[in-house]
Amino acid sequence: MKLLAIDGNSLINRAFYGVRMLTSSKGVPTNAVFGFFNMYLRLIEEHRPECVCVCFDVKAKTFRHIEYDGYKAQRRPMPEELKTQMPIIKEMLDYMGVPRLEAEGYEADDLLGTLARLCKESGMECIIVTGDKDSLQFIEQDAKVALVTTRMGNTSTEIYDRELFAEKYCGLEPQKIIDLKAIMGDASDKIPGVKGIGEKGAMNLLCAYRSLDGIYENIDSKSITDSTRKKLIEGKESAYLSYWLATGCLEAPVGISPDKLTISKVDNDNLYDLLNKLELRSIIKRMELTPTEKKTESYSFALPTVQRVENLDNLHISEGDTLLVNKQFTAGALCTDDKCHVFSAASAGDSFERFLAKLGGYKLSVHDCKSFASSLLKEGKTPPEFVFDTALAGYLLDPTANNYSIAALAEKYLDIQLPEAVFDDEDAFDLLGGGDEAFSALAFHCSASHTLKSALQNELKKTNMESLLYDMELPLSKVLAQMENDGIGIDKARLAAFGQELTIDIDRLEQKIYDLAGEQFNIASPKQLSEILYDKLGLNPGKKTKTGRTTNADTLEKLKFFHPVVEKILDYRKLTKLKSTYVDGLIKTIAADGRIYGKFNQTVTATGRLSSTEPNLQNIPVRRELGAEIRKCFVPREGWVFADADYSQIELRILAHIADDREMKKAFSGGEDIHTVTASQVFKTPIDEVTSLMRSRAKAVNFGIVYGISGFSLSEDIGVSVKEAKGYIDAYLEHYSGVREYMDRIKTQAEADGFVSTVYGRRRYLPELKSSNFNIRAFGQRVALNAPIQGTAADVIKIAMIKVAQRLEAENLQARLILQVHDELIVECPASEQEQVKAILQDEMENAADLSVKLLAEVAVGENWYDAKK
DNA sequence: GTAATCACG
DNA sequence: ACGTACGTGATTACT
Repeated sequence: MKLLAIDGNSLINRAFYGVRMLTSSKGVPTNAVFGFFNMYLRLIEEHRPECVCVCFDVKAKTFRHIEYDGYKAQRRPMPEELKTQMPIIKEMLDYMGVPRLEAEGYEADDLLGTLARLCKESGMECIIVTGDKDSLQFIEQDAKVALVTTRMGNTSTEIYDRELFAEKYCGLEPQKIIDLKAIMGDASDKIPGVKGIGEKGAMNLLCAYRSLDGIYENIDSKSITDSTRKKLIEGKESAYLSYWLATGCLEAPVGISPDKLTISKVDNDNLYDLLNKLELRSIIKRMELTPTEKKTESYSFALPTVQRVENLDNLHISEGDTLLVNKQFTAGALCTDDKCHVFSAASAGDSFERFLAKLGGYKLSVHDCKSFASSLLKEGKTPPEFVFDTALAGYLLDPTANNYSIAALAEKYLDIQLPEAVFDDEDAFDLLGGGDEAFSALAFHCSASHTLKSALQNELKKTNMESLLYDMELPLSKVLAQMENDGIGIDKARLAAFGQELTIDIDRLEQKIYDLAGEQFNIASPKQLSEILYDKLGLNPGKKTKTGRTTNADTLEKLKFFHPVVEKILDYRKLTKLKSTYVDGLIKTIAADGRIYGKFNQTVTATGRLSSTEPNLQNIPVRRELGAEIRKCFVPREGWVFADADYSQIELRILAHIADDREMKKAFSGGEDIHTVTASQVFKTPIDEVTSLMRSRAKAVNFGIVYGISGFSLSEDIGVSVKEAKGYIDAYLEHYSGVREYMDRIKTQAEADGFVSTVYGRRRYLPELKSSNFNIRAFGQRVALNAPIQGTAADVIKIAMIKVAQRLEAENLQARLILQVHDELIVECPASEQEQVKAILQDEMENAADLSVKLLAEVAVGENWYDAKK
């Protein structure tokens, strides 16, 4: 018989600090739960014990509570996020049938010692699992101790028996761990020890004199230094007190014999519900739990009668119905409040096209209207009008969630579980076959989307975000679908030729680097590169990454004067980046017709911006000379041109508006260069004496302010001392006092509300502000500052996009909006339309928002993307 | 799958 | 004393 006795408090602590912060979507912290149970399950698999027991501390009301001189008995209070997880873990253990023990006035350690003794007496094997070295003393009771250590987020265990203990502790007996603690103390356990002597010193003494008594008996020995002797004499009382404190109890009232600590049956339903609520799906999977019955019922609750549409002529559609179509366009579901019609082209012996045609003219609700509209446009069909979109609504309600699938939203807002969306899977979707799992999934999901519409509408109303959905995101979807469908032209031959040039330069650089380094290695491997630079060539990076020494561009830039290879490496990096990401990468995405059809994602960013994928068209190089070559490869159709319009300083203008800063607004209304004005103020210099260095530093301050700057980061960025950087910030805030007030105000408000908003009411929730972790809290504050600014800019350009698209259509132009890069819009149009298009872009962008600061758009036209950005 | 790096606003 | 600027996505190396 084997007992696994686990120190609950110790392991949970390790899990909490070792696992990055996790919360459920409702904000319940779960990292300790996650970490603890992963550890627990691994231990069980590894040791396969017949008996298990998890022990917990229970604070005494008075027992063992003592005060003594010279030592403040303070243990850091348990962080709130950990406190809330303790009862959850205990509840889970109960559902898992795992015995747990606690006794008032006893620590887990005492219970472990007692269990070890009982095991010894009844001839059972005992393995103690803990992160606390204190428990090593119980090896004396023939227990083995699995000591858990966390290093770099990875936990490992080492099993101590008498042999290993002797090896690690110079042949001492296990109980001498108490003597060790008595001298070195233990801050986390309120054990004072001898002041001034740590682990190293204590070990030296014990190795020489074998015990606490032994040390004091030999206190006059020559091999003890005077200073150590002094510390020992002064700390004698404290040492013996500590000895008593560190002595684990072997007589705690456990009230059960160890062989009775067997695991009972898992309560699947309760455990599933709890884990499901916490969104710890990996544990559900690992424990092979099955969804509870109740859940199956709860989604049938949302499911109205399903009717198969055998004859399309009998399908009656009304406004506000919810539509859901599979990816392959072979089946669709249409839900009203009480019915769900399901149509399958194959089984109805009809065409899916006729089904879609019937939808035309009706205002429908869908989930992810952009992808639906995009697919239709691709087939040359006109999408119906959509009046609601559950994905967009879900995004507005919580832009930091990472999943807006119908299933995820239904879970969050309706508290119902849906099976996986199998209807988009080609194999699973076989409506003609007997089992129509995909068929019913389609109906369930459509019905859930329909129910979600009411729930989300309600939430949007409560949060004042209805207009954002109806007047911004929904109309924008249509524009984005059109942009995705039009794509952008690219000069493949020119791009490929540029790639060839790059290859030549890269090969040359590679050889040069090998020559200079004296050996061949993989330059793209940060690991190998740091060995070459920092070990072989003796350079010093100064900074580290989590796993090694950094080789990033900033660091190499500083090192390039010390060795000629560094500059070559920087060049090599620039060229390989261009080649792999922008030449080879882009070429891979060119469609048969020579155009690139990227995606614009509307539900990704936390601030309301768009994102671009497959390929990312929002990070095409422009800043460097060589990078510009890439932009020159983006070209309009024959006889057409690009019209490119760029907002000038939109974020700073928005900051001036939101902060209502008199000075900043004045600078903008005077049409002055904001960075020069700022430089003039920060450096107390007349405008016409501002140097380019001053301007570039002021520019960094302006950017930094928008991001929630710190003196340290600014100093890193512009290469001045932290003190100097702080001086700049102070001077800045002194002059732009409205900005200072805004920074204070927004933080207070964010803390009170739990969220911040853009000018248009788009929200971002900030649970980070409640964190007990300083860094996370500080991050929350920077976000509180930045999100309204970045988010408002995102809102403004979204409005501009809708208006531009409308104008182009209303004025019967062939021109099409084809790209958006956060503060920039690119339109492709026949050369003959360019003047009209320029006027429209400028007009609609500058008048998209009515702020207290004028918005400025700079428009230019060109034969390729590079030339169109003057 | 994660980390490091670097491209953009 | 803390640890150090906001928002993205693609590629490569490596576990």
